[in-house]
Amino acid sequence: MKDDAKSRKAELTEHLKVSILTLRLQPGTDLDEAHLSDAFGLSRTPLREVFRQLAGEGYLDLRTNRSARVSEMSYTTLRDFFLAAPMVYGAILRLAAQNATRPQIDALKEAQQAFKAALRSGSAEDRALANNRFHDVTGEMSGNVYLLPSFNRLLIDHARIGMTFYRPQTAKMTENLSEASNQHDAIIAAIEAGDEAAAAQLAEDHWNLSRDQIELFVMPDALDVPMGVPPLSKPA
Amino acid sequence: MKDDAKSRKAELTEHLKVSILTLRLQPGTDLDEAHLSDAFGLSRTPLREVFRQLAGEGYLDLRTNRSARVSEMSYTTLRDFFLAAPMVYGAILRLAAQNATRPQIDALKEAQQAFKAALRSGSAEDRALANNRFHDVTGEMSGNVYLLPSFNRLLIDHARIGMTFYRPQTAKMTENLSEASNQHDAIIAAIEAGDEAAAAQLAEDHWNLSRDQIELFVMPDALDVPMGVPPLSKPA
DNA sequence: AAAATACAACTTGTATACAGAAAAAAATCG
DNA sequence: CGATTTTTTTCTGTATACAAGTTGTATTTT
Repeated sequence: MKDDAKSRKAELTEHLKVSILTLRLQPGTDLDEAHLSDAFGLSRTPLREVFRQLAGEGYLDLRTNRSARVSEMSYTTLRDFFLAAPMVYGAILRLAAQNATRPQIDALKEAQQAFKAALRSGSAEDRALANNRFHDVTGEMSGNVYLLPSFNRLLIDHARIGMTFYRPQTAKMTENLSEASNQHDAIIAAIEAGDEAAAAQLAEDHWNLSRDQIELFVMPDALDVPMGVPPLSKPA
Repeated sequence: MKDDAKSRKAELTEHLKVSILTLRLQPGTDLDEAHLSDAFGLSRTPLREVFRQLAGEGYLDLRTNRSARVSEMSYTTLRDFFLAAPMVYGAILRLAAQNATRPQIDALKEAQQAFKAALRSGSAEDRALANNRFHDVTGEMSGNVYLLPSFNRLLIDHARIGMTFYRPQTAKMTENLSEASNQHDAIIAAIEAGDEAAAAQLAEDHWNLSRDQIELFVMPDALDVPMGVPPLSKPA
């Protein structure tokens, strides 16, 4: 095969995405161009193009004359996440119910099968990735080029946040994951029926479940007062 | 000055953005790497990096082994635009009212001054760019990394759609533009007061005005039935 | 001994040269 | 004369070499 370079580029892209989503590459990690180009048999030129692409999608941050860095996740961005996610998720699922095609629905069912398998016998990474894949397909279904950039950006950090609570294995957590799986099934049904109201409601439910999990694990009480902050800072 | 290359890169980026926003480069236009790298004194390597960046932001489409192309605007994307814009604009202005800083408010006032000046004595391009700049600042104010990608994507096509109705000079259109300017002033006031409810309401009003304009000029009646389409296509 | 500066090693950014693919043009065949 | 295949040309993608910038270290100076 002579599309070596092209496939290696795709491999690199996929490798970086997965590594970032699963926190194997933690937020803030510096990426070494020389090392990566060596490891993937690519010269630095195409590698840097991949960097730019991933930066555009929100996986990486680029700083001039400094190494590329896995995008950070601060408490500020977490707050932004909580504000944006419910709205965008709702809109995406509503549109998915409107526009989904047969092959897309099949793809969604496949993704859900993989998710269930990961719940039974997979690692935390497997679960996060399978869940990410499921929601990624709903994004494709919506097909709205204006919403997708934000949706995909949200999915990145949702996977990363999720990794922190896919890890600890308490009984309640397993229960919640099984509930999430049930919601996925309901989402599929709503989309297949073209029932956008149901899809929107399920998006809210699914988000609330996820939100509860996140609050339990990564948020002590810092964001319990999210709305009453002073609106603007006056210097001097 | 020895940051020649860096500044030329920024110049090229800005040139392409402006050209695309003002429709001087029309949707679907092919970009010639050799010509552009020649014109801006850059080699193809940094030029292609700029292409990738702009593609990530939604200005360009990249196809492998084919020239970069100014992103298309079909009637499909127009429909998506109408679905996404009101929601995202509302959220952005609401957040802007919450989070705007003093310097940002000053920047917004400056942008509004420039917009007014463009209304008085500027070209259609000047108006579209000034309006784009105004809303761009509101995006900065919101500071939400998850909403900004979609918001900025919307602003691109909003400017391009706007160019089509900033051109014809009817009396009613001038009136509407002046109304838009008034709304800008009200938006500034709401943001400065930190009144997020007012900001959200103004976003809706401002959008409705813009929507009326757009419908008048570019939409005959194709999108008057936006919600009742068949939800999914079943082959065979 | 601490701080500052100069130097060296390394990393990022750009240019050029080359390889491969698509498009255009020319030639051959029906 | 038209259609199709082959050749040529043009443009995209990649690699390598080089320039510029950054960081760490060592030496010098106070």
